[in-house]
Amino acid sequence: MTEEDRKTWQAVQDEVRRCISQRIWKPGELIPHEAELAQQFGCARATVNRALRGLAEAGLLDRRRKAGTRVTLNPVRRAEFSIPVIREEIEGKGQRYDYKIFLREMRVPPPDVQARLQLSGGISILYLQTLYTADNLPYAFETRWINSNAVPDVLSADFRSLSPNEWLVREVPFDGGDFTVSALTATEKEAGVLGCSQGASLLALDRTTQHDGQIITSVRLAFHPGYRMHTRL
Amino acid sequence: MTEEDRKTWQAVQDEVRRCISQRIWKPGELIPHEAELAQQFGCARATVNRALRGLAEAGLLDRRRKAGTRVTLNPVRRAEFSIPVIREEIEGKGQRYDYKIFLREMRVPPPDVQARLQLSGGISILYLQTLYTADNLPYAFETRWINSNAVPDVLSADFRSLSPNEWLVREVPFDGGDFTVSALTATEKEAGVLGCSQGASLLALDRTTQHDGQIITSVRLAFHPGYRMHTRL
DNA sequence: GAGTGGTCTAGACCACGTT
DNA sequence: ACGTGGTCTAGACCACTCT
Repeated sequence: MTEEDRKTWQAVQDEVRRCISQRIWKPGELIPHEAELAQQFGCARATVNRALRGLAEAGLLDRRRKAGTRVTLNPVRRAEFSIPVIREEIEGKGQRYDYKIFLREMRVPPPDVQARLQLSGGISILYLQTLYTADNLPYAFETRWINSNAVPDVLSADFRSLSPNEWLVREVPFDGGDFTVSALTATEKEAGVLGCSQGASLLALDRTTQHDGQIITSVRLAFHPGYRMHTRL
Repeated sequence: MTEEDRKTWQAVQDEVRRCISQRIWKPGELIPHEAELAQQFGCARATVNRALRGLAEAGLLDRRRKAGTRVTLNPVRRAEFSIPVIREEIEGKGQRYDYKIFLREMRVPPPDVQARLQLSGGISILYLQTLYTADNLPYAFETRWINSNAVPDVLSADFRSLSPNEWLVREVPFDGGDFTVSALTATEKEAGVLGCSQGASLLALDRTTQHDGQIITSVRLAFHPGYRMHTRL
Protein backbone atom coordinates (compact mmCIF):
# COMPACT_ATOMS: atom_id res chain seq x y z
CA MET A 1 0.00 0.00 0.00
CA THR A 2 1.92 2.99 -1.24
CA GLU A 3 1.40 6.38 0.34
CA GLU A 4 0.08 8.61 -2.40
CA ASP A 5 -0.13 12.33 -2.03
CA ARG A 6 -3.56 12.24 -3.74
CA LYS A 7 -6.57 13.05 -1.69
CA THR A 8 -9.47 12.57 -4.07
CA TRP A 9 -12.04 9.96 -3.14
CA GLN A 10 -11.48 8.33 -6.52
CA ALA A 11 -7.84 7.73 -5.73
CA VAL A 12 -8.78 6.20 -2.41
CA GLN A 13 -11.37 4.06 -4.12
CA ASP A 14 -8.92 2.86 -6.74
CA GLU A 15 -6.42 1.93 -4.09
CA VAL A 16 -8.99 0.02 -2.07
CA ARG A 17 -10.17 -1.68 -5.25
CA ARG A 18 -6.62 -2.76 -5.89
CA CYS A 19 -6.28 -4.20 -2.41
CA ILE A 20 -9.45 -6.22 -2.96
CA SER A 21 -8.67 -7.31 -6.48
CA GLN A 22 -5.16 -8.41 -5.57
CA ARG A 23 -6.43 -10.14 -2.46
CA ILE A 24 -4.27 -8.09 -0.16
CA TRP A 25 -7.58 -7.89 1.65
CA LYS A 26 -9.25 -11.24 1.26
CA PRO A 27 -12.95 -11.97 0.90
CA GLY A 28 -14.67 -11.91 4.26
CA GLU A 29 -11.83 -10.04 5.89
CA LEU A 30 -12.20 -6.95 7.99
CA ILE A 31 -10.49 -3.91 6.54
CA PRO A 32 -9.15 -0.96 8.55
CA HIS A 33 -11.77 1.48 9.76
CA GLU A 34 -12.39 4.82 8.17
CA ALA A 35 -10.38 6.85 10.64
CA GLU A 36 -7.36 4.64 10.17
CA LEU A 37 -7.57 4.73 6.38
CA ALA A 38 -8.04 8.48 6.49
CA GLN A 39 -4.81 8.78 8.39
CA GLN A 40 -3.01 6.39 6.03
CA PHE A 41 -4.18 8.26 2.97
CA GLY A 42 -3.71 11.62 4.56
CA CYS A 43 -7.22 12.79 3.92
CA ALA A 44 -10.42 13.50 5.81
CA ARG A 45 -12.61 10.68 7.01
CA ALA A 46 -15.47 11.97 4.88
CA THR A 47 -13.34 11.36 1.81
CA VAL A 48 -12.70 7.77 2.81
CA ASN A 49 -16.37 7.38 3.56
CA ARG A 50 -17.26 8.60 0.09
CA ALA A 51 -14.90 6.08 -1.47
CA LEU A 52 -16.02 3.11 0.60
CA ARG A 53 -19.70 3.92 0.25
CA GLY A 54 -19.33 3.69 -3.51
CA LEU A 55 -17.68 0.29 -3.25
CA ALA A 56 -20.37 -0.90 -0.89
CA GLU A 57 -23.05 0.18 -3.35
CA ALA A 58 -21.19 -1.67 -6.06
CA GLY A 59 -21.34 -4.75 -3.88
CA LEU A 60 -17.63 -5.10 -3.22
CA LEU A 61 -17.79 -4.25 0.45
CA ASP A 62 -20.16 -5.05 3.30
CA ARG A 63 -20.39 -2.32 5.86
CA ARG A 64 -22.09 -2.40 9.23
CA ARG A 65 -21.91 -0.03 12.12
CA LYS A 66 -19.80 -1.26 14.92
CA ALA A 67 -19.03 -4.45 13.01
CA GLY A 68 -16.79 -2.62 10.55
CA THR A 69 -16.21 -3.08 6.84
CA ARG A 70 -15.56 -6.45 5.22
CA VAL A 71 -14.72 -7.55 1.70
CA THR A 72 -17.85 -9.13 0.26
CA LEU A 73 -17.66 -12.92 0.02
CA ASN A 74 -19.64 -13.23 -3.17
CA PRO A 75 -19.03 -10.00 -5.01
CA VAL A 76 -21.03 -10.45 -8.19
CA ARG A 77 -24.60 -9.86 -7.39
CA ARG A 78 -25.85 -7.04 -9.56
CA ALA A 79 -25.82 -6.22 -13.21
CA GLU A 80 -27.17 -2.99 -14.47
CA PHE A 81 -28.76 -3.01 -17.89
CA SER A 82 -29.72 0.01 -19.82
CA ILE A 83 -33.36 -0.40 -20.65
CA PRO A 84 -33.81 -0.28 -24.38
CA VAL A 85 -35.40 2.93 -25.54
CA ILE A 86 -36.03 1.48 -28.93
CA ARG A 87 -35.71 4.58 -31.02
CA GLU A 88 -32.37 5.49 -29.44
CA GLU A 89 -31.15 1.93 -29.67
CA ILE A 90 -31.84 1.75 -33.38
CA GLU A 91 -30.69 5.23 -34.27
CA GLY A 92 -27.58 4.65 -32.16
CA LYS A 93 -26.62 1.91 -34.60
CA GLY A 94 -27.06 4.30 -37.47
CA GLN A 95 -30.18 2.54 -38.67
CA ARG A 96 -33.49 4.06 -39.65
CA TYR A 97 -36.07 3.84 -36.92
CA ASP A 98 -39.71 3.45 -37.75
CA TYR A 99 -42.81 1.86 -36.31
CA LYS A 100 -46.21 0.80 -37.47
CA ILE A 101 -49.32 0.47 -35.37
CA PHE A 102 -51.14 -2.70 -36.31
CA LEU A 103 -54.03 -2.49 -33.95
CA ARG A 104 -55.59 0.11 -31.73
CA GLU A 105 -58.87 -0.63 -30.01
CA MET A 106 -60.74 -0.78 -26.75
CA ARG A 107 -60.78 -4.26 -25.38
CA VAL A 108 -61.43 -6.17 -22.17
CA PRO A 109 -58.07 -7.54 -21.08
CA PRO A 110 -57.59 -11.21 -20.26
CA PRO A 111 -57.51 -12.17 -16.58
CA ASP A 112 -53.73 -12.11 -16.18
CA VAL A 113 -53.49 -8.59 -17.58
CA GLN A 114 -56.47 -7.52 -15.48
CA ALA A 115 -54.59 -8.71 -12.43
CA ARG A 116 -51.41 -6.95 -13.46
CA LEU A 117 -53.29 -3.71 -14.00
CA GLN A 118 -55.32 -4.18 -10.82
CA LEU A 119 -58.57 -3.79 -12.73
CA SER A 120 -61.89 -5.34 -11.93
CA GLY A 121 -63.50 -7.49 -14.60
CA GLY A 122 -65.44 -6.35 -17.60
CA ILE A 123 -63.73 -2.99 -18.02
CA SER A 124 -62.38 -2.37 -21.48
CA ILE A 125 -59.22 -0.35 -21.94
CA LEU A 126 -56.92 0.65 -24.76
CA TYR A 127 -54.99 -2.10 -26.48
CA LEU A 128 -52.22 -1.51 -29.01
CA GLN A 129 -50.02 -3.65 -31.19
CA THR A 130 -46.95 -1.95 -32.65
CA LEU A 131 -44.06 -3.18 -34.72
CA TYR A 132 -40.75 -1.38 -34.50
CA THR A 133 -38.41 -1.61 -37.45
CA ALA A 134 -34.74 -0.88 -38.06
CA ASP A 135 -33.92 -0.15 -41.70
CA ASN A 136 -37.35 -1.57 -42.47
CA LEU A 137 -36.48 -4.90 -40.87
CA PRO A 138 -38.61 -6.10 -37.96
CA TYR A 139 -36.96 -5.23 -34.67
CA ALA A 140 -39.48 -5.73 -31.90
CA PHE A 141 -43.19 -6.36 -31.56
CA GLU A 142 -44.96 -4.50 -28.81
CA THR A 143 -48.31 -5.41 -27.27
CA ARG A 144 -49.49 -2.79 -24.85
CA TRP A 145 -52.43 -2.25 -22.53
CA ILE A 146 -53.04 1.27 -21.34
CA ASN A 147 -55.29 1.96 -18.38
CA SER A 148 -57.31 4.57 -20.22
CA ASN A 149 -59.42 5.26 -17.15
CA ALA A 150 -56.34 6.55 -15.38
CA VAL A 151 -55.08 8.32 -18.50
CA PRO A 152 -58.12 9.49 -20.46
CA ASP A 153 -56.02 11.80 -22.63
CA VAL A 154 -54.54 8.77 -24.33
CA LEU A 155 -57.78 8.21 -26.22
CA SER A 156 -57.31 11.40 -28.18
CA ALA A 157 -53.59 10.92 -28.67
CA ASP A 158 -52.18 10.87 -32.18
CA PHE A 159 -49.46 8.24 -32.36
CA ARG A 160 -48.25 9.21 -35.79
CA SER A 161 -45.14 11.15 -34.87
CA LEU A 162 -44.66 9.71 -31.41
CA SER A 163 -44.83 6.02 -30.57
CA PRO A 164 -47.17 4.97 -27.75
CA ASN A 165 -44.16 4.46 -25.55
CA GLU A 166 -42.74 7.89 -26.16
CA TRP A 167 -46.15 9.50 -25.84
CA LEU A 168 -46.59 7.96 -22.41
CA VAL A 169 -43.10 8.85 -21.23
CA ARG A 170 -43.75 12.40 -22.27
CA GLU A 171 -47.27 12.90 -21.05
CA VAL A 172 -47.73 10.68 -18.02
CA PRO A 173 -45.61 10.92 -14.90
CA PHE A 174 -44.71 7.71 -13.16
CA ASP A 175 -42.92 6.68 -10.02
CA GLY A 176 -42.40 2.96 -10.20
CA GLY A 177 -43.00 -0.27 -11.97
CA ASP A 178 -41.52 -3.64 -12.56
CA PHE A 179 -39.60 -5.39 -15.21
CA THR A 180 -39.29 -9.01 -16.25
CA VAL A 181 -37.05 -10.73 -18.76
CA SER A 182 -38.00 -14.10 -20.16
CA ALA A 183 -37.75 -16.30 -23.21
CA LEU A 184 -40.86 -16.92 -25.24
CA THR A 185 -41.79 -19.16 -28.12
CA ALA A 186 -43.00 -17.21 -31.13
CA THR A 187 -46.70 -17.60 -31.79
CA GLU A 188 -47.99 -17.57 -35.31
CA LYS A 189 -48.83 -13.88 -34.96
CA GLU A 190 -45.39 -12.97 -33.62
CA ALA A 191 -43.66 -15.04 -36.24
CA GLY A 192 -45.68 -13.31 -38.91
CA VAL A 193 -44.88 -9.74 -37.94
CA LEU A 194 -41.28 -10.40 -36.95
CA GLY A 195 -40.59 -12.45 -40.03
CA CYS A 196 -39.31 -15.49 -38.21
CA SER A 197 -40.54 -19.03 -38.04
CA GLN A 198 -43.26 -20.00 -35.64
CA GLY A 199 -41.73 -21.59 -32.57
CA ALA A 200 -38.58 -19.45 -32.70
CA SER A 201 -37.10 -18.37 -29.37
CA LEU A 202 -37.50 -14.69 -28.65
CA LEU A 203 -36.35 -12.51 -25.82
CA ALA A 204 -39.30 -10.86 -24.13
CA LEU A 205 -39.41 -7.85 -21.82
CA ASP A 206 -42.53 -7.31 -19.76
CA ARG A 207 -42.96 -4.06 -17.99
CA THR A 208 -45.61 -2.34 -15.95
CA THR A 209 -45.51 1.30 -15.03
CA GLN A 210 -47.32 2.94 -12.16
CA HIS A 211 -48.01 6.34 -10.75
CA ASP A 212 -49.48 7.26 -7.41
CA GLY A 213 -50.58 3.71 -6.73
CA GLN A 214 -52.29 3.20 -10.08
CA ILE A 215 -50.95 0.97 -12.80
CA ILE A 216 -50.74 3.00 -15.97
CA THR A 217 -49.63 0.54 -18.58
CA SER A 218 -48.50 -3.01 -19.11
CA VAL A 219 -46.37 -3.77 -22.10
CA ARG A 220 -44.60 -6.73 -23.63
CA LEU A 221 -41.81 -6.37 -26.12
CA ALA A 222 -40.88 -9.42 -28.16
CA PHE A 223 -37.58 -8.90 -29.93
CA HIS A 224 -36.40 -10.33 -33.19
CA PRO A 225 -34.47 -13.60 -32.97
CA GLY A 226 -30.84 -13.07 -32.03
CA TYR A 227 -31.49 -9.96 -29.97
CA ARG A 228 -29.29 -9.71 -26.88
CA MET A 229 -29.07 -7.56 -23.83
CA HIS A 230 -25.50 -6.87 -22.89
CA THR A 231 -23.65 -5.21 -20.06
CA ARG A 232 -20.22 -5.00 -18.49
CA LEU A 233 -19.58 -5.88 -14.90
CA MET B 1 -43.09 22.87 -1.61
CA THR B 2 -43.65 22.82 2.13
CA GLU B 3 -40.88 23.94 4.44
CA GLU B 4 -39.94 20.92 6.49
CA ASP B 5 -37.74 21.12 9.54
CA ARG B 6 -35.97 17.93 8.44
CA LYS B 7 -32.43 18.20 7.33
CA THR B 8 -31.50 14.69 6.29
CA TRP B 9 -30.49 14.16 2.68
CA GLN B 10 -33.17 11.50 2.39
CA ALA B 11 -35.85 14.01 3.25
CA VAL B 12 -34.50 16.40 0.66
CA GLN B 13 -34.38 13.59 -1.87
CA ASP B 14 -37.95 12.53 -1.17
CA GLU B 15 -39.14 16.08 -1.57
CA VAL B 16 -37.30 16.50 -4.86
CA ARG B 17 -38.65 13.16 -6.02
CA ARG B 18 -42.13 14.36 -5.24
CA CYS B 19 -41.60 17.53 -7.24
CA ILE B 20 -40.50 15.45 -10.21
CA SER B 21 -43.15 12.77 -9.91
CA GLN B 22 -45.93 15.33 -9.57
CA ARG B 23 -44.52 17.36 -12.41
CA ILE B 24 -44.11 20.45 -10.31
CA TRP B 25 -40.75 20.34 -12.03
CA LYS B 26 -41.37 19.12 -15.56
CA PRO B 27 -39.12 16.94 -17.70
CA GLY B 28 -36.35 18.97 -19.26
CA GLU B 29 -36.84 21.84 -16.87
CA LEU B 30 -34.09 23.51 -14.90
CA ILE B 31 -34.46 23.16 -11.16
CA PRO B 32 -33.10 25.60 -8.57
CA HIS B 33 -29.40 25.34 -7.92
CA GLU B 34 -27.92 23.71 -4.87
CA ALA B 35 -27.36 26.87 -2.89
CA GLU B 36 -30.94 27.96 -3.39
CA LEU B 37 -32.36 24.58 -2.41
CA ALA B 38 -30.08 24.48 0.61
CA GLN B 39 -31.53 27.75 1.76
CA GLN B 40 -35.09 26.61 1.08
CA PHE B 41 -34.60 23.39 3.00
CA GLY B 42 -32.58 25.03 5.70
CA CYS B 43 -29.64 22.72 5.35
CA ALA B 44 -26.06 22.75 4.11
CA ARG B 45 -25.34 22.66 0.41
CA ALA B 46 -23.46 19.39 0.86
CA THR B 47 -26.68 17.80 2.02
CA VAL B 48 -28.53 18.95 -1.05
CA ASN B 49 -25.65 17.74 -3.17
CA ARG B 50 -25.87 14.31 -1.60
CA ALA B 51 -29.57 14.12 -2.35
CA LEU B 52 -29.33 15.31 -5.92
CA ARG B 53 -26.33 13.17 -6.73
CA GLY B 54 -28.34 10.11 -5.78
CA LEU B 55 -31.17 11.12 -8.06
CA ALA B 56 -28.74 11.79 -10.87
CA GLU B 57 -27.26 8.32 -10.45
CA ALA B 58 -30.75 6.90 -10.52
CA GLY B 59 -31.25 8.66 -13.83
CA LEU B 60 -33.93 11.12 -12.70
CA LEU B 61 -31.79 14.22 -13.01
CA ASP B 62 -29.20 15.47 -15.46
CA ARG B 63 -26.56 17.60 -13.87
CA ARG B 64 -23.90 19.67 -15.55
CA ARG B 65 -21.58 22.28 -14.21
CA LYS B 66 -22.59 25.76 -15.05
CA ALA B 67 -25.58 24.46 -17.01
CA GLY B 68 -27.36 23.47 -13.82
CA THR B 69 -29.65 20.56 -13.00
CA ARG B 70 -32.53 19.44 -15.19
CA VAL B 71 -35.21 16.81 -14.86
CA THR B 72 -34.30 13.97 -17.20
CA LEU B 73 -36.45 13.78 -20.31
CA ASN B 74 -36.50 10.02 -20.59
CA PRO B 75 -36.11 8.81 -17.05
CA VAL B 76 -36.20 5.02 -17.45
CA ARG B 77 -32.90 3.90 -18.72
CA ARG B 78 -31.47 1.44 -16.22
CA ALA B 79 -32.65 -1.68 -14.53
CA GLU B 80 -30.55 -3.42 -11.97
CA PHE B 81 -30.86 -7.16 -11.77
CA SER B 82 -29.42 -9.25 -9.06
CA ILE B 83 -27.28 -11.83 -10.77
CA PRO B 84 -28.50 -15.28 -9.88
CA VAL B 85 -26.20 -17.03 -7.49
CA ILE B 86 -27.93 -20.29 -8.13
CA ARG B 87 -27.49 -21.86 -4.76
CA GLU B 88 -28.85 -18.82 -2.96
CA GLU B 89 -31.66 -18.45 -5.44
CA ILE B 90 -32.83 -22.02 -4.92
CA GLU B 91 -32.32 -22.14 -1.19
CA GLY B 92 -34.05 -18.77 -0.91
CA LYS B 93 -37.20 -20.41 -2.20
CA GLY B 94 -36.91 -23.10 0.43
CA GLN B 95 -35.96 -25.73 -2.11
CA ARG B 96 -33.16 -28.22 -1.95
CA TYR B 97 -30.14 -27.17 -3.98
CA ASP B 98 -27.97 -29.74 -5.65
CA TYR B 99 -25.84 -30.10 -8.74
CA LYS B 100 -24.32 -32.83 -10.81
CA ILE B 101 -21.26 -32.59 -12.99
CA PHE B 102 -21.92 -34.36 -16.27
CA LEU B 103 -18.63 -33.80 -17.94
CA ARG B 104 -15.18 -32.63 -16.99
CA GLU B 105 -12.38 -32.81 -19.47
CA MET B 106 -9.64 -30.96 -21.27
CA ARG B 107 -10.78 -29.84 -24.66
CA VAL B 108 -9.87 -27.44 -27.43
CA PRO B 109 -12.61 -24.80 -27.44
CA PRO B 110 -14.46 -23.91 -30.64
CA PRO B 111 -13.43 -20.72 -32.41
CA ASP B 112 -16.07 -18.44 -30.84
CA VAL B 113 -15.06 -19.48 -27.33
CA GLN B 114 -11.40 -19.16 -28.26
CA ALA B 115 -12.08 -15.61 -29.28
CA ARG B 116 -14.02 -14.85 -26.12
CA LEU B 117 -11.21 -16.22 -24.00
CA GLN B 118 -8.56 -14.51 -26.12
CA LEU B 119 -6.74 -17.80 -26.66
CA SER B 120 -4.71 -18.84 -29.64
CA GLY B 121 -5.75 -21.97 -31.46
CA GLY B 122 -5.01 -25.55 -30.52
CA ILE B 123 -4.76 -24.99 -26.78
CA SER B 124 -6.94 -27.26 -24.74
CA ILE B 125 -8.48 -26.03 -21.53
CA LEU B 126 -10.91 -27.27 -18.93
CA TYR B 127 -14.50 -27.83 -20.01
CA LEU B 128 -17.35 -28.59 -17.64
CA GLN B 129 -21.02 -29.39 -17.95
CA THR B 130 -23.08 -29.08 -14.79
CA LEU B 131 -26.77 -29.42 -14.07
CA TYR B 132 -28.24 -27.52 -11.14
CA THR B 133 -31.38 -28.89 -9.55
CA ALA B 134 -34.02 -27.56 -7.17
CA ASP B 135 -35.81 -30.27 -5.24
CA ASN B 136 -34.29 -32.68 -7.73
CA LEU B 137 -35.94 -30.91 -10.66
CA PRO B 138 -33.71 -29.50 -13.39
CA TYR B 139 -33.08 -25.81 -12.80
CA ALA B 140 -30.26 -24.70 -15.04
CA PHE B 141 -27.65 -26.28 -17.25
CA GLU B 142 -24.21 -24.79 -17.16
CA THR B 143 -21.50 -25.17 -19.78
CA ARG B 144 -18.25 -23.63 -18.67
CA TRP B 145 -14.79 -23.12 -20.09
CA ILE B 146 -12.03 -22.34 -17.63
CA ASN B 147 -8.73 -20.92 -18.79
CA SER B 148 -6.69 -23.51 -16.92
CA ASN B 149 -3.46 -21.92 -18.04
CA ALA B 150 -4.34 -18.82 -16.08
CA VAL B 151 -5.74 -20.85 -13.19
CA PRO B 152 -3.70 -24.06 -12.97
CA ASP B 153 -5.05 -24.85 -9.49
CA VAL B 154 -8.42 -25.59 -11.01
CA LEU B 155 -7.10 -28.87 -12.39
CA SER B 156 -6.70 -30.28 -8.91
CA ALA B 157 -9.94 -28.84 -7.58
CA ASP B 158 -12.51 -31.15 -6.10
CA PHE B 159 -15.95 -29.95 -7.14
CA ARG B 160 -17.84 -32.30 -4.88
CA SER B 161 -18.79 -29.90 -2.12
CA LEU B 162 -18.37 -26.69 -4.07
CA SER B 163 -19.74 -26.09 -7.55
CA PRO B 164 -17.32 -24.87 -10.20
CA ASN B 165 -18.87 -21.44 -9.95
CA GLU B 166 -18.47 -21.20 -6.22
CA TRP B 167 -14.98 -22.63 -6.38
CA LEU B 168 -13.94 -19.91 -8.82
CA VAL B 169 -15.57 -17.13 -6.86
CA ARG B 170 -13.75 -18.30 -3.79
CA GLU B 171 -10.33 -19.03 -5.22
CA VAL B 172 -9.81 -16.68 -8.12
CA PRO B 173 -9.92 -12.91 -7.82
CA PHE B 174 -11.48 -10.99 -10.67
CA ASP B 175 -11.98 -7.40 -11.61
CA GLY B 176 -14.35 -7.33 -14.55
CA GLY B 177 -16.29 -9.22 -17.13
CA ASP B 178 -19.34 -9.02 -19.25
CA PHE B 179 -22.81 -10.36 -19.21
CA THR B 180 -25.32 -11.14 -21.93
CA VAL B 181 -28.95 -12.19 -21.79
CA SER B 182 -30.54 -13.92 -24.73
CA ALA B 183 -33.15 -16.45 -25.71
CA LEU B 184 -32.02 -19.79 -27.06
CA THR B 185 -33.68 -22.77 -28.61
CA ALA B 186 -33.09 -25.95 -26.67
CA THR B 187 -30.81 -28.40 -28.41
CA GLU B 188 -31.32 -32.11 -28.02
CA LYS B 189 -28.70 -32.16 -25.28
CA GLU B 190 -30.22 -29.27 -23.36
CA ALA B 191 -33.70 -30.67 -23.73
CA GLY B 192 -32.45 -33.98 -22.39
CA VAL B 193 -30.84 -32.70 -19.22
CA LEU B 194 -33.44 -30.02 -18.50
CA GLY B 195 -36.33 -32.37 -19.16
CA CYS B 196 -38.03 -30.17 -21.71
CA SER B 197 -38.82 -30.70 -25.34
CA GLN B 198 -36.25 -30.03 -28.00
CA GLY B 199 -36.86 -26.62 -29.52
CA ALA B 200 -38.21 -25.12 -26.29
CA SER B 201 -37.34 -21.49 -25.59
CA LEU B 202 -34.86 -21.01 -22.78
CA LEU B 203 -33.41 -17.95 -21.15
CA ALA B 204 -29.64 -17.96 -21.44
CA LEU B 205 -27.04 -15.99 -19.51
CA ASP B 206 -23.55 -15.78 -20.93
CA ARG B 207 -20.84 -14.42 -18.78
CA THR B 208 -17.11 -13.98 -18.99
CA THR B 209 -14.93 -13.10 -16.05
CA GLN B 210 -11.51 -11.53 -16.18
CA HIS B 211 -8.67 -10.59 -13.93
CA ASP B 212 -5.68 -8.45 -14.66
CA GLY B 213 -6.35 -8.47 -18.39
CA GLN B 214 -6.76 -12.23 -18.66
CA ILE B 215 -10.08 -13.93 -19.27
CA ILE B 216 -10.57 -16.53 -16.58
CA THR B 217 -13.77 -18.26 -17.52
CA SER B 218 -16.64 -18.19 -19.96
CA VAL B 219 -19.91 -19.70 -18.90
CA ARG B 220 -23.39 -20.18 -20.30
CA LEU B 221 -26.37 -20.89 -18.11
CA ALA B 222 -29.48 -22.22 -19.81
CA PHE B 223 -32.44 -22.06 -17.47
CA HIS B 224 -35.45 -24.33 -17.35
CA PRO B 225 -38.45 -23.19 -19.39
CA GLY B 226 -40.49 -20.56 -17.62
CA TYR B 227 -37.56 -19.05 -15.77
CA ARG B 228 -37.74 -15.27 -15.41
CA MET B 229 -35.50 -12.49 -14.27
CA HIS B 230 -37.43 -9.86 -12.40
CA THR B 231 -36.73 -6.47 -10.91
CA ARG B 232 -38.52 -3.37 -9.69
CA LEU B 233 -37.89 0.04 -11.09
C1' DG C 1 -20.89 0.35 27.09
C1' DA C 2 -18.25 1.34 23.40
C1' DG C 3 -16.70 1.20 18.67
C1' DT C 4 -17.96 1.85 14.04
C1' DG C 5 -20.22 3.74 10.10
C1' DG C 6 -23.79 7.49 8.79
C1' DT C 7 -24.65 12.07 8.39
C1' DC C 8 -24.56 17.18 8.90
C1' DT C 9 -22.19 21.66 8.86
C1' DA C 10 -19.80 25.86 7.28
C1' DG C 11 -16.52 27.18 4.63
C1' DA C 12 -13.32 26.77 0.98
C1' DC C 13 -11.34 25.86 -3.44
C1' DC C 14 -11.46 23.61 -7.88
C1' DA C 15 -13.14 21.97 -12.61
C1' DC C 16 -15.81 22.50 -16.10
C1' DG C 17 -18.58 24.45 -19.71
C1' DT C 18 -21.58 28.04 -21.11
C1' DT C 19 -21.34 32.61 -22.42
C1' DA D 1 -15.44 35.65 -17.21
C1' DC D 2 -18.40 33.61 -14.38
C1' DG D 3 -21.87 30.50 -12.54
C1' DT D 4 -22.68 25.90 -11.35
C1' DG D 5 -21.75 21.46 -9.67
C1' DG D 6 -17.80 18.54 -7.60
C1' DT D 7 -15.02 17.79 -3.90
C1' DC D 8 -12.30 18.35 0.39
C1' DT D 9 -11.83 19.54 5.32
C1' DA D 10 -12.21 19.41 10.39
C1' DG D 11 -15.13 18.76 13.63
C1' DA D 12 -19.29 17.22 15.61
C1' DC D 13 -23.13 14.35 16.87
C1' DC D 14 -26.06 10.45 15.99
C1' DA D 15 -27.57 5.47 15.15
C1' DC D 16 -26.75 1.12 15.15
C1' DT D 17 -25.18 -3.22 16.87
C1' DC D 18 -21.86 -6.18 18.85
C1' DT D 19 -20.24 -7.71 23.32
